[in-house]
Amino acid sequence: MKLYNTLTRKKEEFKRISDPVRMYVCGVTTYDEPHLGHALATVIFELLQSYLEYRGINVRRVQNFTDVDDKIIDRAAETGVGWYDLTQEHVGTFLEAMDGLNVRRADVHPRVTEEMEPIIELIGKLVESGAAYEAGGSVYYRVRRDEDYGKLSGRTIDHMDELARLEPDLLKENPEDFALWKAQKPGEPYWDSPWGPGRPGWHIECSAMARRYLGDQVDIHGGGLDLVFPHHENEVAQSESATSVVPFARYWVHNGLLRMAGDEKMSKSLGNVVTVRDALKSYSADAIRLWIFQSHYRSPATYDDENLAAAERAVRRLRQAANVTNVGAGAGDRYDANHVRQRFVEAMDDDLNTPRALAAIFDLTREIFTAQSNGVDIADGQGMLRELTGVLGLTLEEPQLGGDADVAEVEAMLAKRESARQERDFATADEIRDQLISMGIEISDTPQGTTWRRV
RNA sequence: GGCGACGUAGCCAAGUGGUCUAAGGCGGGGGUUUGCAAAACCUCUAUUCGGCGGUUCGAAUCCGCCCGUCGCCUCCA
Repeated sequence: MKLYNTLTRKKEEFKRISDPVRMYVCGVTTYDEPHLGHALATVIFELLQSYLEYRGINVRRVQNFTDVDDKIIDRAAETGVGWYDLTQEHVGTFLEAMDGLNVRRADVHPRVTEEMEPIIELIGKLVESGAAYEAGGSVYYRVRRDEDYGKLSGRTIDHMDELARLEPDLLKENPEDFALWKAQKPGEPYWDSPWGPGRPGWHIECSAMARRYLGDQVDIHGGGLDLVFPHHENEVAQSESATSVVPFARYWVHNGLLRMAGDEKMSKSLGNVVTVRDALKSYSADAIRLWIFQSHYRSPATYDDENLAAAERAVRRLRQAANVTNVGAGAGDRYDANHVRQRFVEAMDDDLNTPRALAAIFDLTREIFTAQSNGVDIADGQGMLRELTGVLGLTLEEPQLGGDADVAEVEAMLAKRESARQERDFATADEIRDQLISMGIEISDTPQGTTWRRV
């Protein structure tokens, strides 16, 4: 398959360098609930894993939690909650949200606070080799010593200086140097290190965790487009300096960012977020995933209730096709769905072109219904639909939300309605149907009898 | 200011030199089916791809300029 590589700025044929393929995905900073932007990123890399596996390639996926950092400390101070409690709470809200979206867990979800040894060891290596230096109990990375610094993001150091937007820090040799280790400030959490008490800088954690769980080189490194600079650029610098293995990541894959109406990026700092938890109150996991997959992962997506609602309606159609009774079962004619798999694979092989893959799936559903109306056996079509939507992580289960009428009651009402219909008392029949609708039950009369479902 | 992305039907969104008088979804119109619905099926819904030039036998697709929107430039998925 082909994957767009941020490092080379082009689509490249994906060739694994290891088995299983080693994938590292930048996770969240756990100071607040996850929002749909986090969901987008996580779902995309889960999809990449699932699709590679579908193609017979094993994948080991690691996604971290940044559970100690400035924002966590600040938020804890504001709210009076202990920083560690805050952080663990939001590890929990993240995992819950992802469960709600039917995202499979990564193979490893390391947390910075539990990775101090490998982090300190890696910083030590960098200090030893002269790539980094200690100053005032902190450790900084010597950016200027790196001749290829900027290769991922396409930035130059001189330009960074020009802007002088970098925090003046008297301890740094150069303003563009970044912290690997931050000396403890009063009241802040700290760990002991050869340079004194402190905590890791933001970027080093990922280098250390990727190295510990995946080795000195990874096949795929993923994250949001907003992480390219400085986070990933700095990871490249650190990891490659420390291990001399180049490139640190063979394929850099970045997802586009989610925006809000008004076209601004959804972000915690702008306060314009929709949490996953809130979204799941209104929309099914299948609908949210479908909405994500209806645009390409590298394009910016815009949050809009109308689009989510449209996705919810679209997903109902898929569910209907997957779950409809196969009236033509055992008929002489069988619908052959194999051509659809080919279209699906071609689309997905092209840098995970989910919109095109979905086009194939929606064509499949229409063909299933058409075959159904012609009395053709649709078992293979339904199997194919399950197979392909399964790769996309869609369950196609009828939602049990809305209407909590119990089954016996519904069945009793339907029986009453049926006898009214037999007597051609349509007024009564329609009245019962209206009642059911108001209870959140949708019914349909078919030649095989009346069926119902919750909506 | 630097780097980058984007602008396709009412909305969302693929397509990046001929097969495009442009996929798919949502919405809408008409028809079939139904006691009526719902669901489903059939059918119609962009001669046109932000604007203007250019290259080419041929451009939504390449080049130039312009207009508009967004992202990153040490908080960020």
